[in-house]
Amino acid sequence: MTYWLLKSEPDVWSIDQQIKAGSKGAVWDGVRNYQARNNLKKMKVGERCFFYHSNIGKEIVGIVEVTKEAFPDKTDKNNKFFAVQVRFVEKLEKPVSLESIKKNKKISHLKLITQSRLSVMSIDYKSWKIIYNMGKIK
DNA sequence: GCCAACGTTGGC
DNA sequence: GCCAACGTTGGC
Repeated sequence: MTYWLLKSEPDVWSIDQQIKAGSKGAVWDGVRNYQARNNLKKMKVGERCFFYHSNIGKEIVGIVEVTKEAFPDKTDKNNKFFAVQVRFVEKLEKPVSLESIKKNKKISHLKLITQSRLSVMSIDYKSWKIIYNMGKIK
């Protein structure tokens, strides 16, 4: 079981749109980075991902779950990239901001901080739990 | 809106 | 295969 973090600009695709997509979920496409693609391909049905709002908000707002493993991204003409499908699981009671992740030494090693341009990354379980708990405290 | 960091492209 | 030029992402 691997845990993940997915980045999206809420302008383009937000957690609320993800909620509206319902239990079948929605295609997560548009990834045009090889490292992110390689991560996408490793994702398995049932695995959970943090949903991060980049640019606007800069915070982890909720959790989604993989419902379909990597398949060719239809929006990519060259057929080089892949997409997955995810469905909404829950919103964090309190979004966990990039700032608070940076401040917490236990999780400041995350690629979210050290490799800010990567849009799909794995999260070790320890860090997952820390962030999850941060999101539970109102 | 700017720009640093990083990834990709293409000429050689 | 190197690397300069260019494009994109995302924090600020």
